[in-house]
Amino acid sequence: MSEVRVRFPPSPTGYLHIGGARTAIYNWLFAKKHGGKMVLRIEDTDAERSTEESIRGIIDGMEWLGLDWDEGPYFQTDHAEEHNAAAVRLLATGQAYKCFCSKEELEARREAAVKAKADYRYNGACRDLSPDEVAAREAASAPFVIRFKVPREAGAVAFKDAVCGGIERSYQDIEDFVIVRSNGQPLYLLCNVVDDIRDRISHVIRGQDGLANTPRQILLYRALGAQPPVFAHMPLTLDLNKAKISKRSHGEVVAVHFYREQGFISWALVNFLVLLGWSPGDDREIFSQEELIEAFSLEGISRANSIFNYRKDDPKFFTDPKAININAHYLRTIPVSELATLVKPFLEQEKIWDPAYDGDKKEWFEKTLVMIRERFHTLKDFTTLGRAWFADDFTVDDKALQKNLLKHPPLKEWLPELADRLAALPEITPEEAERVARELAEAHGVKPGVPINGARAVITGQIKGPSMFEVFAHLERDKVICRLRETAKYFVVES
RNA sequence: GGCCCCUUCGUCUAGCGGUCUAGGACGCCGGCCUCUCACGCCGGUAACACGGGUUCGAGUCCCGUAGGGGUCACCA
Repeated sequence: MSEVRVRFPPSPTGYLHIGGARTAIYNWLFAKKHGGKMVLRIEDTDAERSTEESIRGIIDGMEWLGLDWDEGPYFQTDHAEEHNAAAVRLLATGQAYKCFCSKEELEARREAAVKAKADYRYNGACRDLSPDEVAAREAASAPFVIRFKVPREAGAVAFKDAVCGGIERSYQDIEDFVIVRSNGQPLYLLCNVVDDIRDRISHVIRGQDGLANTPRQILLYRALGAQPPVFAHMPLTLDLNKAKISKRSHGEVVAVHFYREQGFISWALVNFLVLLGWSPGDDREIFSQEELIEAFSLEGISRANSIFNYRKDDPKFFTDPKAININAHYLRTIPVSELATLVKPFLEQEKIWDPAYDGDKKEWFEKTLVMIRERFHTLKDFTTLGRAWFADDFTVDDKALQKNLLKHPPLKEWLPELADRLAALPEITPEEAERVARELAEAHGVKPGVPINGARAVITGQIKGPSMFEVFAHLERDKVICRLRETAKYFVVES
């Protein structure tokens, strides 16, 4: 096979969403797997809707995901002349023609057809205009569009899609489509083909919404004397109502930046997304970058649309539960030094980052992360659920407060007493802490869980967490003692 | 509506004629562990859309039906 060249061609009309990201990922994996190149091409011909901000957002998203490209970003608008030249060439070679039918006229005909429930297709009225007629209308400066001359003999465009298999579309079903607007602007169908030819794209990997365009594009390739690339149309991602996911109806949850802000590890998102419509053929689900590149193939892409399992009002899952699960998996398995770099910006944003975590306290910081990451799902959790480790302004979880503290009023005295006992130790070790805590429970005739869970509430603010004996030993000694001594403040009766 | 595509547990999927009383993962439920929770481990729940063929044999092939999706612009 000659050189593999793929492209990712977003139109800059919004942020990078997970559907686009998935397309980018598949292209990127395919390029990497075959030692090929990926081209990033910004399709900005729709000047009305294209924005700088959006371009920036897309590039940021790609970079965050770790999807690098070899060429570009190119901009479609930089090649306007080529697009025009192609149209002129098609006209000159008789493969396209000027159509003077008015927009209103065509609109009316289409509406009539819809009303009559008939199939509408351009009737080719201008297809066989004589040169004289064309000249006459041009002389009258009548506006025109340029249409592509679809073969009128019996036959069909057939191609083999790498995902969907053999696809065939008969010429009859394709109308003479417009390739240049009456204002002289070439349309997407043409621009896209011209750009892909210039960029020597060997494989077009895109969503199945592009499938219906393909026969027309193949006709253009032929007319321009170029070899069509291999097409691979991947399934679309739908929501639980089987509707296409979109910014409009789903909001932030489909935006790549949302996952970044929520504390996703970018590779975890990639890993989740790649599984949405692709399978390695075996039971593996967690992949390193190398493993994924190795395992990826177009054949593993499903033909059926997949559903992004997100329930809008589920308080437990802010996105697809599987995505969260995969993120949590990476959170507790990546090297702790790597985790530390990822957590840092979140702590900084909350203004609870201590520069010493990069210096003197580095060891303490990393051990803390290891202790608490086990039950966290996102990087953000370190600033919320794990806040008591890095700051004193944490709030005590209401359930912890009710169930583990207020339910046992004597804790008001017992926990300060525990503080005294711990303070009396020359060094707080997990073993000593356990001994002391159990002795205290025994002295008051309660189960050890009572003071221990109470201590967890006032020290970590949580109802769950690492072993308290480890916590006593690891958190700064004065914080442990101070928080236990202040237990009474939680018992203040509010009126 | 025309044309095209799709249909295995709630979700992502394995399955490419017999090894499928359908496997894995997430979710959910139960158990072990335990100071709590999580992790881990063990167990459970739950699917071949429907109807006809072909075949000794069909989740796997063919045809219909139903459902879903895509596309039918002087948008990209």
